[in-house]
Amino acid sequence: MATESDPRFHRSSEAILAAARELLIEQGPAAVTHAQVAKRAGIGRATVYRHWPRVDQLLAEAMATVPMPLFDAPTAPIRDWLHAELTALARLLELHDVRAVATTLAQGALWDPAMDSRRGQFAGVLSERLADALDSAAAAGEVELRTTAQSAAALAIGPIYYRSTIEREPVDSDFIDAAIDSLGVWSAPSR
Amino acid sequence: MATESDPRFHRSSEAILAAARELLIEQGPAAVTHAQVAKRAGIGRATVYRHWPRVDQLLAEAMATVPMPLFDAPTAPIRDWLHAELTALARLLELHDVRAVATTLAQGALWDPAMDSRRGQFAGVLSERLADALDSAAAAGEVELRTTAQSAAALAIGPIYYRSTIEREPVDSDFIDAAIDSLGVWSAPSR
DNA sequence: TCGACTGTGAGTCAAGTTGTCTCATAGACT
DNA sequence: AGTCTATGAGACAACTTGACTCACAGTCGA
Repeated sequence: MATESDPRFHRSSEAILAAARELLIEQGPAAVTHAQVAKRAGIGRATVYRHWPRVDQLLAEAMATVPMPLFDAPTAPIRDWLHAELTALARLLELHDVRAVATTLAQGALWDPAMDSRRGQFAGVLSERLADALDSAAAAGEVELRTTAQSAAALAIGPIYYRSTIEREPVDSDFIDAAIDSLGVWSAPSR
Repeated sequence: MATESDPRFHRSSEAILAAARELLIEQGPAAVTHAQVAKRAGIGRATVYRHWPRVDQLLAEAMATVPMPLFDAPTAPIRDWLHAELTALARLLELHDVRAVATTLAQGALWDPAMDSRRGQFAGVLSERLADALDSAAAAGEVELRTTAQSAAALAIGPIYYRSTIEREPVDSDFIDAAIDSLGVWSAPSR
């Protein structure tokens, strides 16, 4: 009866998503086709069509399965926490698969509404968490922000993202410090 | 005799590049195929194969034809010039086609060496010009940079790029000021 | 103006891909 | 044990891809 609750259905979905993710990471989004996903997942081609009739929707959903543990649960002092989280972000962006997801999202969002929705979700979570942390830091008197917390979030993440995806240069500690200093005036000593 | 100097050859090349650029901008890189380019350019399919046997090379070359007038010829005071140039960059990134080129470059570079080479070229020009301008500003005592000029370039461009491609939020003047302030201590008053 | 050269468009072709449909099977609930 | 239903295998037409051929016309030297 219940189509969605059938274990077989669930198993197939998982296998398809896993295969799509692997193909995306290893060979890029162009490699994510119904045929290749089916082959990699070891299931019938028709089954992939049954689950996701369109590849772009599958691709968008496959990317959504990548976990996003960043900027969660801030701790005081915010400056130290921020440095640690931005370092973690930089390390993540050094990984090929994370870069693949981020850039595919940014690009696909321009033409595919499903992809754009994922992008918005992704960016929203990052901005919101970071902005909340900065707001609480400002409330506690730890920092005097030069702009809104939303803008500050982009000032912190932007340089690291640009370094990783466009310049492809390593992100070191000084670079992260400079990004943090750009947000406003911190009350504690800079180091 | 001379194949390359034949006006017919040149005309076809231009038509192909123009069609490829249009398709990329309007429908994304997936739409840039030999068949569609030929149709849009109003030429034979075989001709496209003769000029560019592989689509990815055509795509990479098509993107290289987009002009890059940014950060050229800095003028004193550098801060004002920088504000104007970053504003121009932000306006450019609001255009769909520029975003298309930038994100396609960032993404394609992960799997396609030809694309990666274009990315490096693109990023290199931006960084170099900006770094030179900042160095001369530092030499003139207009600014005391917090990091290397290369890093400062990423600190200036990164937030704007991130805002436009990932967050998709408007870039206002305050945002640009904050980005400029992040580079170091400016001797002239902030506004 | 003529003639040789060569890039081009149209067309053909085999090989592969795409999306859809059918059917027997086996796994899942009652 | 019996009923349902997601699945794999396969067949299928429509389309795409890359390679090739050939008549033609734009280009350039004489």
